Amino acid sequence: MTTSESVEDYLKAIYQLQEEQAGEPVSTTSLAARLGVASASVTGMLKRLASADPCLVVYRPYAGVTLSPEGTRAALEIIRHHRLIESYLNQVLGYSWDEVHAEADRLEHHISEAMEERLAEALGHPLVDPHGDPIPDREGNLLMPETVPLAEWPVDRAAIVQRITGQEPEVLRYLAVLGLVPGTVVVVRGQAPFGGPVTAAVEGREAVALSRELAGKILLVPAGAPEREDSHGA
Amino acid sequence: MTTSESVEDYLKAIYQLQEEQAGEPVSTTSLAARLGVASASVTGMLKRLASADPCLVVYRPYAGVTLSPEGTRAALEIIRHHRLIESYLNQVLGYSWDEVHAEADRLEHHISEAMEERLAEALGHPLVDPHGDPIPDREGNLLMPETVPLAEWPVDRAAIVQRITGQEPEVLRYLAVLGLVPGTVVVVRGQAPFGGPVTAAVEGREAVALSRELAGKILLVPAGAPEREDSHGA
DNA sequence: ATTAAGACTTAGTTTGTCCTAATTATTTCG
DNA sequence: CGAAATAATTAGGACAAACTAAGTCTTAAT
Repeated sequence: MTTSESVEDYLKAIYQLQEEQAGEPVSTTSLAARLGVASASVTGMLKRLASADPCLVVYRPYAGVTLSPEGTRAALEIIRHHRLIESYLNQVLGYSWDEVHAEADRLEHHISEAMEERLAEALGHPLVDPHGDPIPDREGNLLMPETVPLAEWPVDRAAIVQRITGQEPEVLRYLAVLGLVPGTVVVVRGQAPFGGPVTAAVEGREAVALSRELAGKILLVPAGAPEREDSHGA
Repeated sequence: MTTSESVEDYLKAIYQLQEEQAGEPVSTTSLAARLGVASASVTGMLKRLASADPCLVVYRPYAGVTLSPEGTRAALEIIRHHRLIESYLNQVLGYSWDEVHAEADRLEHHISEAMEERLAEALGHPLVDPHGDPIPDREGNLLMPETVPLAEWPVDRAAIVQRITGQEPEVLRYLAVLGLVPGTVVVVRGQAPFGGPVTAAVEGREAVALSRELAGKILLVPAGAPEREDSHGA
């Protein structure tokens, strides 16, 4: 199996969907949607991945797909590349945090192990990227703190933004304007009923109202937990 | 025409062969050799490039190929990427000058215009890369000083190494050991007859003997010409 | 228990890039 | 000049990765 760019994209997507679904097998359709590809193409690729040597996925027709240990290793390698590149672009080359994803998505497939190592070194072996996503180490271990979405955080208890899920630049730019970036202290003021907006106050600012959907993408840890510092501006 | 990675490689190779041959049309065979591909594949690709819209090359069967203005523009764009990446890896990420080529060869196809600009900025818009190769600006202009190969330089007249052609890491490592890197002052001591070795002295070192072939890859300008400084070590 | 809707797969094509083998064009030299 | 050597092209195919269209499986509602 030539572990091509396409193969790497599939493995990464399967890993991430599996993660979002607590380890459940990933459906053909959700993979197709994630990759922007017809589902027939996904079926074809899954068959190839499953019959590769070494086998990269466990694929049961009509029942979804999961990564094999080999596939997981390969996926984490790509994710490490991606997140190191994001961190480097943000911290050294002055990209804002909404710009890094697209560039990293292309470069992740093309850097050598030597470059991976130099980037990690230049950054002091960071544990998270600019969005708070954990960066696997070379063995594939990653630190995944217990987090709670802002949408479900108890009222009036201080929290620190740990991580933002999703990479849409517009959303990220808006959150940066509000100061809702990893490391910030926030307090939830209240949740309107029937799926209404959540009100939250960022340290030293007016409270703002967030849609439930957006509030679900902001993952929090209790204030007092390990601090983080990053640059998310332009 | 989807200007794919492959197409970019062809255009770059045509540009470089044309340059080495003083603008002569490039033969199918030399292209095939340069790209490590069968000549039948080259013929096929040239036909595609010639009938693309806009046309990228001027191709006359059995008579070779040259770049169209559009093709030249595209080739210089890739070469700019390549040389900026090489410079950045060498000067910022601590690569030695023999390591940069392979990495740049992959990355050149995948960086955005935004990244190109940030690299150029971080480096202070350099005019040459670690091998002394000129870096085109965004409009495709490049500064190409008049150079003479060390093999043909007059005896006992001081010169400055301007540029090293060829990217074989072993050769580059050897030249770095000798101190034969861009910016160094050298004096040619003598040329043995019948294509024998050339003897040259690097400032403050013992004279060394170089094969004609190697001495042909070291391009010189008269001492007193514009200085250059770079880091070529590990 | 049946059936319609939706999810999934199969089959057949397309595009891009490469290959080998066979053929044709050009050049060189006895 | 014509034959041998060299260079280039055509022909025919392979493979990866995508697509569309058509058919099959699953599920869940009646």
